[in-house]
Amino acid sequence: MPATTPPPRELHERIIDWFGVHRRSLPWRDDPAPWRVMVSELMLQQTPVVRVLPVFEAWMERWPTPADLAAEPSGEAVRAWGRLGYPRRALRLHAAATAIVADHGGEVPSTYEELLTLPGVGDYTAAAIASFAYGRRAVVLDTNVRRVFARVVEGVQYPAPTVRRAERDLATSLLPDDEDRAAAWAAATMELGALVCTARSPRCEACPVADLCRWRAAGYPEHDGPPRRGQAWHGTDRQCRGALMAVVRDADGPVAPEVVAASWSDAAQRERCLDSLLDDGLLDLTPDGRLTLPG
DNA sequence: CATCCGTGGGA
DNA sequence: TTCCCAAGGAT
Repeated sequence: MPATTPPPRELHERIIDWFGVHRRSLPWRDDPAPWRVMVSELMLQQTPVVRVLPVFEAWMERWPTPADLAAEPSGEAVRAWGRLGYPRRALRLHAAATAIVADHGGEVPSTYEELLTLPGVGDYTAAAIASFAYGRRAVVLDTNVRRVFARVVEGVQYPAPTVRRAERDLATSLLPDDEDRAAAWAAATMELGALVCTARSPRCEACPVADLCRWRAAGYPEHDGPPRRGQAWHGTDRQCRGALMAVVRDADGPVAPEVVAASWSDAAQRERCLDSLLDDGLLDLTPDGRLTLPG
């Protein structure tokens, strides 16, 4: 029953050892070639592993290198993205591949700073690629790691809505000095959050640091403060855009406006979303006014 | 810094 | 059924 922050060495040891035994076999983990890691990370942004698996395999089969992807129209990436959601990620991955070919000799860059310049690659993804693909020492702070730290170290049920300075400093202070160990730590803490220290009904009986966990020691206090706001869905532009995209994505060729219109009844919202999709580059207009994925 | 951006499955 | 949320990023 620790009264204060658990000793980092003990955390490192136990969580990394646990990872050695319980780590999942994942295609981007078993063969962590940089491009594979990068593709997986973009796909995994806000999308569960099980849904990513089949799309990832097909993607890598078709586009084994950034150059392979960059050589095709962005619309092909959007179609191959399927129903993973947030299709702008497909556009960003295509743009990133193009940038990798143009500016990095076709090789996924290895440093956090270079990775951060790529479209679709933010703080988390840059750190993840540097760490998982290149074994670099990087602060990998995703939703899983944040939850683990919130509970074990801070003693609260959930992390704050956004990463603040103090939280980043904590994560930095916890990162092992040794490069290899830092990379193992990043993967291990993520996996612990994904498999054991889950958002709902955590499996504390299977946790290697349960006896060091401040949240557990405190008796699992419920989250207090403002309620955690979920995202609305029904009737939103997001739902509308998704419906419109599905029609074009699942069609063989260009789709007539009337066909697209049938998928969303609210005309004003439909037009607004159509405009935004064209503006985003997720859709294109043919000369005769039909809708296609971008060429 | 808050909001927007898809989708589907489990509790 | 409804609600929650899953390896975030861009603006």
